[in-house]
Amino acid sequence: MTIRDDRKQQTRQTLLDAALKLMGDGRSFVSISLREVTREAGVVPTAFYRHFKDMDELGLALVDEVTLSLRRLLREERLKAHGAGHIAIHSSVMMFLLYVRQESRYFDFLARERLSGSIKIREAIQREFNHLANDLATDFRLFPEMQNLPSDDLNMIANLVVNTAINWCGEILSLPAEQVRLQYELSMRAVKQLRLIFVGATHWRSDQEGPEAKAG
Amino acid sequence: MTIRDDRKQQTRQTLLDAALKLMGDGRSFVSISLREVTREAGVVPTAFYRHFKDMDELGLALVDEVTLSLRRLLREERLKAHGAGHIAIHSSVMMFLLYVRQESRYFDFLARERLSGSIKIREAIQREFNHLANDLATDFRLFPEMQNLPSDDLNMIANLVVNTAINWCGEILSLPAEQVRLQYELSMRAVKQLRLIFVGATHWRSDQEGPEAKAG
DNA sequence: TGTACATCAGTGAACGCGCGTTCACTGATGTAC
DNA sequence: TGTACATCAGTGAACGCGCGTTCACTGATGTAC
Repeated sequence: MTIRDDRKQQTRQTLLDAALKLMGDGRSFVSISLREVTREAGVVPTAFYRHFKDMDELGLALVDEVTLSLRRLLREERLKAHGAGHIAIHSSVMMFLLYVRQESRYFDFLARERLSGSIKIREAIQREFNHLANDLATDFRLFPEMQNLPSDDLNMIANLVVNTAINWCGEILSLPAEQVRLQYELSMRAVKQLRLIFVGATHWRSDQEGPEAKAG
Repeated sequence: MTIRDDRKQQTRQTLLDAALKLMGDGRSFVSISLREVTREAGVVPTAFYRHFKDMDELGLALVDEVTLSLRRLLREERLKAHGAGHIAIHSSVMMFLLYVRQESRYFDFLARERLSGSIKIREAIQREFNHLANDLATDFRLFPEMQNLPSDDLNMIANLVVNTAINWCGEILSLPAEQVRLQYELSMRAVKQLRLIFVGATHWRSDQEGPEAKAG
């Protein structure tokens, strides 16, 4: 790596950071202009083209950066769970949501652009989430209550968990930073929701017709 | 209602429809310009101001229109469920997803702008979803298995159901219209997910510490 | 090691374009008598 | 009912602005000898 390459990487990173920062006030990626990014990054607009073909390419690079960081976190958690021999739902959820707030720019980006980014960006994020769900389904096999379920059902449950977690992100990030109380309540609700899903999974029989919830 | 008022309402509706149509190809609301809307609607840009202060106001009007239609659907379903004395999960989910595809512009708008619209639009949509969750929590009281749960827990479960349903919308609308097979599989998964949540709810005890899922 | 040339990240001027918004207007519709 | 004036939804020209992109450039860094 030469000095020149080094500096180029730095500028590239500055551009990525600038884009994330501009999204900080609730703006979506598509509403941010190339010139804004370069202005925030402190370079001239034309310098942008030394690093990305257009904003879409920068967006895809953001997806890469963000999901890489997410994978790292989840790998650590996975190792912890394997070591302990079980998933501590309460502490896992709390830890996850703490991390979400810490790296709020990352998760804001993922939660928001998952549905509303350009097609390429949406696909990239969806691919990543499907990947996460697959990993999770595999992890489920470690639990005696679930290991006999067909993999179809494991995937269905994993998908439910991942989507639910993304919703937590969207909700917790829309709370003002100083509303600690509300954040706490939302966290408690999240813990309960994951627990409820696990209760459901424990009692799940894939061939069942019901329950049709009956009114009294 | 005079002729003039009538025609004004028509133009207003044309503007709303035009905005929704422009979002049809996966574009987000914020990326659509006032001039595009008027062009699509067949009026001159300045005519816009006879109806809305700016695009944000048009967006809020869209939220109103879309959620009104959603409420109507859910009211019908609710009446059906009360009449039958139970919720038929399978047919409810299938019916819902069919409706989602039918009115895909509406649900696309809701699912997408829920997190990425302007702050006002996001708040309006979130308020609506909270309202739906509250209604749902009330409905839960009709079920013997759930009617003794504290309302906190009912709300927690209702929130999980509503968020899960929104995720279905996002996923099913990102599938190409001709991929009937994938749509069907996604619907089946949705039915299972709602069933799993109901299984969880049926076995839910709000004071429980567990389950901590144990690895084998 | 020192020199002479090549590379290339970042610069700065310039462009054409679509944008939101203003303004004075037109002519069909509404209202008062 | 007919007339004379008021209202106001939609028009069309004009504006200044930020945008993405092009181009020729500069000067620090890299490379070959």
